Amino acid sequence: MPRASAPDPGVASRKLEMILRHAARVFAEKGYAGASIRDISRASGVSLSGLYYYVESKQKLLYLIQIHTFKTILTRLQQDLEGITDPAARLRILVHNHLDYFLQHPMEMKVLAHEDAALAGEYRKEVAEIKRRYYGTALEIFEGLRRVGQARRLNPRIAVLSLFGMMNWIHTWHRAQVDPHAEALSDVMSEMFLHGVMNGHRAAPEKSTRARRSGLAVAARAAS
Amino acid sequence: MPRASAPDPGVASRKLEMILRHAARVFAEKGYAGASIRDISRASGVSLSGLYYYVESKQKLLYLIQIHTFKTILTRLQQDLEGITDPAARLRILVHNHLDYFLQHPMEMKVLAHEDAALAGEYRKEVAEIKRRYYGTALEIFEGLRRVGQARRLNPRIAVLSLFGMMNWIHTWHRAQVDPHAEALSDVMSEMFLHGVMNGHRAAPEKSTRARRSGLAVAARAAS
DNA sequence: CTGTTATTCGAACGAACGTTCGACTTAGGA
DNA sequence: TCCTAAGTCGAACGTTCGTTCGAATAACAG
Repeated sequence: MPRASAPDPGVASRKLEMILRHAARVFAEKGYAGASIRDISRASGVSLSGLYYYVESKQKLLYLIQIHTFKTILTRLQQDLEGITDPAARLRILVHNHLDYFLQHPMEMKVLAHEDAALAGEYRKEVAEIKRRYYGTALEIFEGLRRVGQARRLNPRIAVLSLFGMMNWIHTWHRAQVDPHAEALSDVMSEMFLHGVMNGHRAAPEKSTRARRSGLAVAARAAS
Repeated sequence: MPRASAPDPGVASRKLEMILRHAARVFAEKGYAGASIRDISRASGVSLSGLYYYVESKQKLLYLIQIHTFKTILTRLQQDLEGITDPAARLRILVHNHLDYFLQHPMEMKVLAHEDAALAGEYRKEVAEIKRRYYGTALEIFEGLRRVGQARRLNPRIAVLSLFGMMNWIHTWHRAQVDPHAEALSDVMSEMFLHGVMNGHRAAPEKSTRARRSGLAVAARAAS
C-alpha cells in the first residue's frame, strides 16, 4: 500500500477533482440528461470504465459537483458575514459572495442552477438541506433590513427569491468579455435590491396595476 | 378528402394542440433530453409511431411549443401596450403580461425558461429572433423610464436582464396553493423594480462593497 | 359497391446509453 | 526477486433511445 494511514489527499483525490471539473463543464454544456458518461470520458481523457474507479455512477458525479459547490459558497458566506451587523452591509456581502463565486466557477454554478431536479433520493435530500440553509441565511438578512426600517412590508419569501432570481439568471446571459465582472455586477444588483425593497416616501404613483389597465383585452382572454 | 380547401382548423389541429400540451408537461417535468418520445406517447395516449403523423421529430415538438408560447406572449404584450405612453405604466404591463401568462401556462413557461439551448439550427434561430424582439421591447421601456427621470444611470442591459431573472426564476419556486397569484406577484415585482432603478435621493449609504469588507478572507482566496 | 385519402399502430431498425467484468500494467514492501 | 494492491482500460452486457415502415382501419366520394 502506498500510504500507511489517512485517505491520501494526494494523487488520487487530485484526479477525482480533475474529473469533476471536466464533468461540470460537460453537464453545463449539454445538461445532465443530455450528457453521456462517454462525453465526460472524452473530455477528461479518462477511459469510460476508468471513470468508475473514481465515481460509482453518473448521479454521484452530479451530486459531488453540487454538494461541493454549495458547501463552498455557504462556508464562504458565513466567513464573510462574521462580525458584520449592519443589515445592508450583510446584504451586499451575500450578493457579492454569490456573484463572485458564480463568475469564477460558471460551469459549476450553471449545473447548480440548471440541474435542480436531476438528483433523486438521498443525494437530492442532502443538496436540498444545504440549499435550505443558504436560503434561510438570506431570509434572516432580509428580516434584518426590515427590523432597522430599511425594507417595507413585503412578503419576505418573494423578496428573497426575486433576488436569487436576478442572480441565478445571470448564467443565461453573462459573457465575461462583454459584461461587468463580479464587483460591478454585485454593486448594481445590491443597490437595485436595496432601493427596490426600501421604505420609500416616494411611494408607488398609483395603487395597483389592475385598476388602471384597460380591462378589455385582459378580460376578453380570461378563458383562453 | 374530408375538406375541399384550407388546412382544416378542426379535428387534426386540435389533436396536434393536445399533443403539444402533453409534450410540454413531459418536457417540463423531465427536461427535453430526459424525456422520451415514449413518455409523450404514454402521456398523450397516442401511439409511438402515431405521434410522427403529427410531428416530424422530437426537436420539432420542442420548437412548436417554444415558438407558439413566445409568439403569444409577445403579441399580447404589444396589444396591452397599445396607447399606453407612461413608462412606469408600460413597465407594469410588461411584468403583468409576463407573469400572468407564466402562471397560467406554467409547463410551457418552464420549457421556455429551461430549454433555452436544446434547439439547434434553423429552429434555434427563429426562437432566438422572437426572444430578441421581446427583449428589445423591454429595453425600450427601460429607456423610457430613463428619459422621464424615473431611472438612474444604470447599465440598461443589466437592469432589464435582472428583471427577467426575477420573473423567470419563479418557475423554480412558485406553488399555486401557497404563493401569490399573478396580480399580486406582478405588483410586487413591478414596484421592486421601479423602486430599484429609481433616481434615489436617498442614495447608497457608501460607495462600494469592496472598500468596506474586511479584505483578508476575500484576498486570501483570490487564487483558489 | 370500389377507390382514395386520412389516420393509427405494432414491430422492428441501428445507435447510443449506463454500467460491469476480467485482464493488464504499474509500483512500492518484503 | 515475488507479492499485493492501486490504477487503467477494451470489450461487452442488457436496455432504452429516436425514428421508420408496412399493414390495418375509418370515412367519405364516386
